[in-house]
Amino acid sequence: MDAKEKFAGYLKDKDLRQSQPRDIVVDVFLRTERHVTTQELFQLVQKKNPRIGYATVSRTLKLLTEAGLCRTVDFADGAQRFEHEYGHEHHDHLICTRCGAFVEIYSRKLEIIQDELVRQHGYEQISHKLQIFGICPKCLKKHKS
Amino acid sequence: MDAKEKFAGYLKDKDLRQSQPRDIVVDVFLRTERHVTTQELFQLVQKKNPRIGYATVSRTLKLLTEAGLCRTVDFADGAQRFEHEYGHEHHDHLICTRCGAFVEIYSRKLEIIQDELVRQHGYEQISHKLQIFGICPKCLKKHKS
DNA sequence: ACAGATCATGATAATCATTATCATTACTAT
DNA sequence: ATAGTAATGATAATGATTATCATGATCTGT
Ligand SMILES: [Mn+2]
Ligand SMILES: [Mn+2]
Ligand SMILES: [Zn+2]
Ligand SMILES: [Zn+2]
Repeated sequence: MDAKEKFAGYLKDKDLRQSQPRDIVVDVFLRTERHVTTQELFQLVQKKNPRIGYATVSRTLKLLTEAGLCRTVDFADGAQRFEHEYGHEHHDHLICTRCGAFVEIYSRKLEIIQDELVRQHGYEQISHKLQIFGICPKCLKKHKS
Repeated sequence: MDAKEKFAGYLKDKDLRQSQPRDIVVDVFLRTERHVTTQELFQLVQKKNPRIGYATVSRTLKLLTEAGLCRTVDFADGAQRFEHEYGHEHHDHLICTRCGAFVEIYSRKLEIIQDELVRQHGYEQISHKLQIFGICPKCLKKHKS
């Protein structure tokens, strides 16, 4: 099942309608691999169809998140960002505080330790977000010269 | 060196002045162990001295952060929160998405793995934030009944 | 002690992201 | 077709954060 089918299934499940504006927003979102803000996605959508409003983009991003196609990430730059979730391995982010460059990181060990911590406290895990902030190699070079 | 001395040292170092409003904000912040928003701290400060404005609270929180007395945490509830940093062991948070209850978590192993990941990518680490979201034991009970 | 110079303050406004409202339009089912 | 319901997009409301600026406080060098 591809991402679009999954979204269609979600809409049907919730008795929501599949509409042209929604299709376009979903399409544009799935076509970019960037970690977009609502504002950024809105601008991309506008290129396809300038009639589509900001509210629809925002609402559709919420639907995408609920449908499990999308998750929010926080780069500490003031706005929520959205990235693909479905069909992508879980990962976290290592972000340069100077230029914003980031890399996606993953460690199986790290995930296991987290699960243990959650269990120890009697919680039931839903999700987690790890952001590591630092200076990227490029910015380190610049600074040293 | 206690927290207030450290802050005084920071002010001196940056050629900033020690003022009565700043002292009060710092004092109130240090006296609460809660993870406060600017708004919440402002309300606490108002009880001590209603003349102090929101802007001063906000600015002082920024200074406290730069001075290493305070760090921001994100509980995904729309506002920045501030907690003590100086004299406190580093920790992350496990947050209940239903009632907001949270516990502070720490794992030496987890920290080491993070350090490794950062090094592997040639970054220089500044800080990190891990938020785990889940359902707390209390909310789990309620839901099952 | 005095006179700039500089900094801090607090009221207010500006900015920005997110969310709510609501009249209009589009779709669905009978 | 018709009535009922959902979706849309323009706009406004909300809330957090940041910027502005006139005023007051503090410092520095004389
Ligand atoms: Mn990513
Ligand atoms: Mn804490
Ligand atoms: Zn960088
Ligand atoms: Zn709970």
